[in-house]
Amino acid sequence: MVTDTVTAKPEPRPARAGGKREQTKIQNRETILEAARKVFAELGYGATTVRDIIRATPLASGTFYNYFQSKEEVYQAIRDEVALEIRPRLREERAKAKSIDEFISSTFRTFFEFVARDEGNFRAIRHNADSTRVRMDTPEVLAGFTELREDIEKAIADAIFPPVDADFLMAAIVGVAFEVAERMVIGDNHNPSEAAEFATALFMGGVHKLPHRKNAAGTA
Amino acid sequence: MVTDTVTAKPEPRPARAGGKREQTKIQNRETILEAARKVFAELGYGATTVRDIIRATPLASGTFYNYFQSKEEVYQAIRDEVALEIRPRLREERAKAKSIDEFISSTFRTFFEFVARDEGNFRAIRHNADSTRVRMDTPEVLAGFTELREDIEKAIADAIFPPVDADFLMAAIVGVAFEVAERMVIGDNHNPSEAAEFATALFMGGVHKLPHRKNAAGTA
DNA sequence: TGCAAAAATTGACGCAAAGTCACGTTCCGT
DNA sequence: ACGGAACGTGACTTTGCGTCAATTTTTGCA
Repeated sequence: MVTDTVTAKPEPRPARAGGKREQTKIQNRETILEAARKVFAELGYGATTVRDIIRATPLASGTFYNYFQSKEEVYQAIRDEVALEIRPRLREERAKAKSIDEFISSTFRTFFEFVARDEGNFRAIRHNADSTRVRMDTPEVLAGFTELREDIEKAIADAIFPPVDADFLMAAIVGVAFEVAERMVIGDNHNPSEAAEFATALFMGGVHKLPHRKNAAGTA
Repeated sequence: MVTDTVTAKPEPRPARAGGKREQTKIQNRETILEAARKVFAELGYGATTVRDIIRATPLASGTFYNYFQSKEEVYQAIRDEVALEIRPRLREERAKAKSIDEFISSTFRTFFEFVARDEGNFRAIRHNADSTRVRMDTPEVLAGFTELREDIEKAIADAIFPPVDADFLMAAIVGVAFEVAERMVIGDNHNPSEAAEFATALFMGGVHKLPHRKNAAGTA
């Protein structure tokens, strides 16, 4: 490891707690994030440039780089905000679970309710210029996946779950959660309860246990 | 709709079937795609530039734009090749299905076997500089999703499936397929049969029917 | 309060890659 | 074999990125 005293960067003294410096720093960061959300939603992630973001801001271009390295990092920050809010809730719910059913249903219910509430953000982020669909999972999101796998492993150790492949099960839950959430938001069915019931039924008993459609009229 | 005769673009006459023109066009396109595959694998998708791609080619920079609009479009073309190859196979398998079990298991088996065989491509495309995970679904891939939903609806009409929400079921299958495929490729378990058995068991009977681990030694 | 140092902002600048286009070359139909 | 159309070429223009010296704002301290 290189701990060169000469080359080491100055490491700015931490701003005083309630000071003006700290104040504007928080303010500016939020200004940039807000502008980014707006511009991403308008132009789509791929098409927006760092310049587009700062243009939607009273700040100068150089200032942007005091806060983020690139538009990717801004995107990450936006996603991370969401991930960091939902992860503790999910862990808490799963920790309380005394059975498989509780474990699965609380996970899906919490997730879908959160997505439904956060729908604006969700849509803004998803929007893309061409018809290509993009999903980016930041390290914070991926950490959430790992937490799920850990919880599954703990549940197996506690004999709440049978000894299945925790990695695959985690992947299956994540896959269903994200894809079904997308259908919920995109489609005309914005009901998180229905989504949660569907996903839970699938994991609890497979296709045969899925809820039947109210009106059997097929789209085809 | 604007059908301006003056402004309308020339619409080049289609090259003769076996002619030299057509020949080199196909050739050049493939040269670019091949170079792109190599460079994406080397530098990662995010880091490669259009120039990097043509530099790995005897062609001039201007020529690139005769074939593709951007590196995104090259990426799409690569993905589309895969999608266009696997989609008919999946349809065929599902069309033969006489029961839910056949429908589900053939879908997963075909998909995972394809991914395992195509693993090099899969990894190359996935390779990314930062630790962010990206998944891009091109229109051709999305069309594959729609085909799955159509097949599900047909199966419901034929009373092979109960009248469940076809949109959600499609989403669930897609989600499990992609996420589990990723674990299969990334992890140390490159066995498509195991992945297919896991996913099929989940959809046929839920968590309780999942195969148990061979060696019960947990990772945690 | 006044002052010097530290921190942060600013926008112009240098650079790298994107995308265009006038020109030359190759191919095609007659 | 000739004329025109399609294609390839690479220099050129444009666009956006990231930096940095100069400037402004804030802070700590006497």
